Amino acid sequence: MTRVLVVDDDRQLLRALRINLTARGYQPVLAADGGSALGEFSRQPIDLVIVDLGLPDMDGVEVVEGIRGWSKVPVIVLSARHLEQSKVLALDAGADDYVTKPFGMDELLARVRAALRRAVPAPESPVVTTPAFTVDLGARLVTRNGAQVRLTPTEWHVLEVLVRNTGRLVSQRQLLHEVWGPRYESETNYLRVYIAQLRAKLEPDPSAPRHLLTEPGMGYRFVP
Amino acid sequence: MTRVLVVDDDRQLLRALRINLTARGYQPVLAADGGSALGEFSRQPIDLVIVDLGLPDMDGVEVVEGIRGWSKVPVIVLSARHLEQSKVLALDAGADDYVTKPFGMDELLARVRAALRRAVPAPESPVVTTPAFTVDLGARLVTRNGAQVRLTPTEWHVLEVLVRNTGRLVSQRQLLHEVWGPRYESETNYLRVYIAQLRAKLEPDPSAPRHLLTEPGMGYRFVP
DNA sequence: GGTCCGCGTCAGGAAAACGTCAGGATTCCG
DNA sequence: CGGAATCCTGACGTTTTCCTGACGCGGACC
Repeated sequence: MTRVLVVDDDRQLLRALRINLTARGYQPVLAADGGSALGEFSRQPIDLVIVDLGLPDMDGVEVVEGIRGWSKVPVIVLSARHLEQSKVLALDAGADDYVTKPFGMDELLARVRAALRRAVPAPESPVVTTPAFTVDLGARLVTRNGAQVRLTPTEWHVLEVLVRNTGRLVSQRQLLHEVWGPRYESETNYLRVYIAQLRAKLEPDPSAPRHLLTEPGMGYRFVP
Repeated sequence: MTRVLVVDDDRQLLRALRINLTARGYQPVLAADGGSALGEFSRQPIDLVIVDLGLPDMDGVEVVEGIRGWSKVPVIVLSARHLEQSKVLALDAGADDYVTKPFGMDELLARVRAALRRAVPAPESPVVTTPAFTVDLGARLVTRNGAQVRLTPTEWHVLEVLVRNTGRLVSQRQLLHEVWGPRYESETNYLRVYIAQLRAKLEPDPSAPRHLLTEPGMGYRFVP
């Protein structure tokens, strides 16, 4: 089912969107502030985000930037402001669409449909297959020998970065930045631990990896 | 250059868009009605379409449908109408975005950037090919006979500097500066060792190099 | 013909990077 | 409040890489 994350501090609007989204077959995930929104987003796969620019703890643009940092999920921005500048900022931050309050529910739902329709072909091949295992980037699912493999959030995050750069070398710094944050530069022991765990769960022979390769001194590389 | 097809019957608006798009580095292609728009679209490759819903010869939604029939190019719809229903129709017809007149040029350009960013997900990395091997600078990948060649960080660094200066002579000093640092001037034995290792891994006949050439007394040169 | 200089080759030890493991801290959830 | 899952951290042995010196070869020059 398509999961839609709705971020707004207006309880009444949240309730209205929950009802309408549920009626159209979506699964709404609700958050009242930016912090819990980013938490929900990292916790479960989200297919689309609707975010209000006016939030109690942070600006909605920051939420957009926080999401765009590691995902290409479509984002629709809501705002009561009529200032054109805020539209530009939000769109340049990575938002896909912009709706000014007050808006009609039909229009918002149409924009939701449009955004989801665009998003489907966007990941050109959301499923990456190797002889040993399969990674479904959209569903955040890894299967091996037909059985689902259970990954922790950090393990998945590391694997996701590598798979999104299939065949390309990913430097330790890039991995640390994308998974742990920009303040991490030299904690390469983190990588060693999690790469080892991924190999233990995915590689046929973890001591002789065939898909999660180490390039000593440079980084790691995923090859199908 | 990115080609943007603009379809509108308002000469003044067409002129404004032509100027602004040109200023931002796009190549505008102008059409005043739906028929000539579809003609231009079939005549040359178009990267993005901006179409007004109010056209003299046909409805803009028909233009969108006509384009969507055989292309996935991003489409932004313009309209002076405030009717919500028309937005729904246009978006469901396949439009990617919708802007209501009057609009600010900054907002429209921001939406253009957003649409193009969505449409171009995979920037290709520069690849240099020789009869013996290929170097993918973006992926940090070297292939020979279809198999990946493993390079150490220093080997890769030396090769990268040479390949980025394909055909040009790179002095020993420049190589030492770029790979080992500005304090290295005369340690040419480093170069001899690593050039030899690169030849052993890449050249068909390492004793008679064809791509990593020595210029005695000067430096080294890479030729495809 | 002899000498000198630059280049290619090889091998071995020092240093850095990596894989592995286990224990403790933290968070999450009932 | 307790248990489980996850994350972080440090230590140790192993692998890889880097530097270094020695030697041979060939051309330039005297």
